[in-house]
Amino acid sequence: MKKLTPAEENYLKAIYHLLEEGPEKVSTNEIASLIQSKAASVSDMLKRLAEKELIDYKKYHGVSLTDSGHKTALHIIRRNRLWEVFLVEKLKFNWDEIDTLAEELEHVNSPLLVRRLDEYLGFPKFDPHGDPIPDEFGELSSKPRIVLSEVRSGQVGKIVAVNNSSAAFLKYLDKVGIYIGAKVEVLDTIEFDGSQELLIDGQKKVFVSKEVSANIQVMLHPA
Amino acid sequence: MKKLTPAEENYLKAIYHLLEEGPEKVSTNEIASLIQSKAASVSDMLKRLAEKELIDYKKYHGVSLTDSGHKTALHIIRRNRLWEVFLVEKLKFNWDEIDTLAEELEHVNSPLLVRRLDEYLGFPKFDPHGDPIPDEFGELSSKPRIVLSEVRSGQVGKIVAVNNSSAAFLKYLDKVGIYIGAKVEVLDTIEFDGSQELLIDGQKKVFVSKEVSANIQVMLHPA
DNA sequence: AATAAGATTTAGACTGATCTAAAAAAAAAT
DNA sequence: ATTTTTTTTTAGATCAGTCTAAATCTTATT
Ligand SMILES: [Mn+2]
Ligand SMILES: [Mn+2]
Ligand SMILES: [Mn+2]
Ligand SMILES: [Mn+2]
Repeated sequence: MKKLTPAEENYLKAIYHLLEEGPEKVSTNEIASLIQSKAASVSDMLKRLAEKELIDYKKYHGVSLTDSGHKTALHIIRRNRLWEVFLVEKLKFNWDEIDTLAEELEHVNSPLLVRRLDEYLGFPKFDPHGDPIPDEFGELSSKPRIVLSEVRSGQVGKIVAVNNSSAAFLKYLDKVGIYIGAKVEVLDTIEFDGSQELLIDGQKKVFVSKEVSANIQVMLHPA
Repeated sequence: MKKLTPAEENYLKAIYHLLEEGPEKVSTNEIASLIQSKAASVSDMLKRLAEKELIDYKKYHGVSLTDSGHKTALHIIRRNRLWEVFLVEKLKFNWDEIDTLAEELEHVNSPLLVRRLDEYLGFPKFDPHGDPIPDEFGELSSKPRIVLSEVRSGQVGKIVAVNNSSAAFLKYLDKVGIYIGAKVEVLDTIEFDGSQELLIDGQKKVFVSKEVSANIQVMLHPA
């Protein structure tokens, strides 16, 4: 368990996020695209990560995380999300401004610092985008979630997370009044394109494309 | 004013601190020793920093900071000291544990982050070691200071800073009850070795070597 | 099954940061 | 003014991380 470089940590995190989508292998190109680099650079890094036994790698056939790599990724994500909470809760950043900052802060790797920060923030379970924060053993608390685009007309839920943390998307949500914790009712779903009319907090009507609703996670109201 | 690497920032800061001691040029070896590297590495880095016009460098004749380098160094120091305040004030770290953490955090360079952090901390003017925090224009507030080893017997002052931030020194101060803000009276000074008997806060007697007192800064009581 | 298309890896180069050992320059000592 | 010592720079390596271009492997299409 030696110290990793920022680049190695970024790659591990990228692989983790891609695996989260479902597949049990991720490709070089997918990683390159997510991390904004070139396939050749990824190949190179994969060799190093495999050498350190953080990933399982068979040339030309994609990678997955070893147990050690998985655990490491969760630690990095924990730091990332705790800093995101700090930036929003304490420093009053907007949720669309914290990405690049947390992307740097996450690499300061001190177990004591992380524990103190966690404590200081009141042991938050979710980050500002609604994503769960792993505990120090890598355990994730999860809420039962369903993607908004799959909620049927008439159903009511609460927005718990977003799948896309780009500034453009988050700013748009701010503008139309959608936020984590908001109550949402699906008033109507257009069959043609899957767009929906929503009622936010029982007062504001919003019309969103499927592009948007597919990036919003909802917890259905038990009722 | 392009973005600097962490290594470049560390070198600039080192040069700044060495110049602070008085001389108007600092040597390659002094830098190497402070930064725990080798003279050859320093030579190499000096070339790069000179190229970027952050230092004035004539081979074999030492370096000084340009205006731009000086300003940059103060920005780095500002970040370092603000994070130190954060670690002590908010995360309850002891003043002997913050060095390496602040050494990493200082490289996260976002003007907005620094401004928000400063605001959040209540615009502190001094860090936990008593060192002044430059404002965003690089201005330093300073208190009139005198080194404790030069305070004469009978004089009374307040401890305002330490010249040495090593864990060993700070832990020692903790142990004997010396802290920033403490009232100190010099009861006696031994002519032979310059050691002193002190009275801390009017109650605790402490005997310190000159080695120690030369690393403590005092503000004399105007009386 | 052969070929074309696409994905991935390798080869080779570059930058930044570091080191050791050798060369060169400056400072100190004779 | 030489010689010796110390300091500093250069030469040459190495490692991490990245890239472009070329080679190679896999997969899809005829
Ligand atoms: Mn990162
Ligand atoms: Mn997040
Ligand atoms: Mn540093
Ligand atoms: Mn300090």
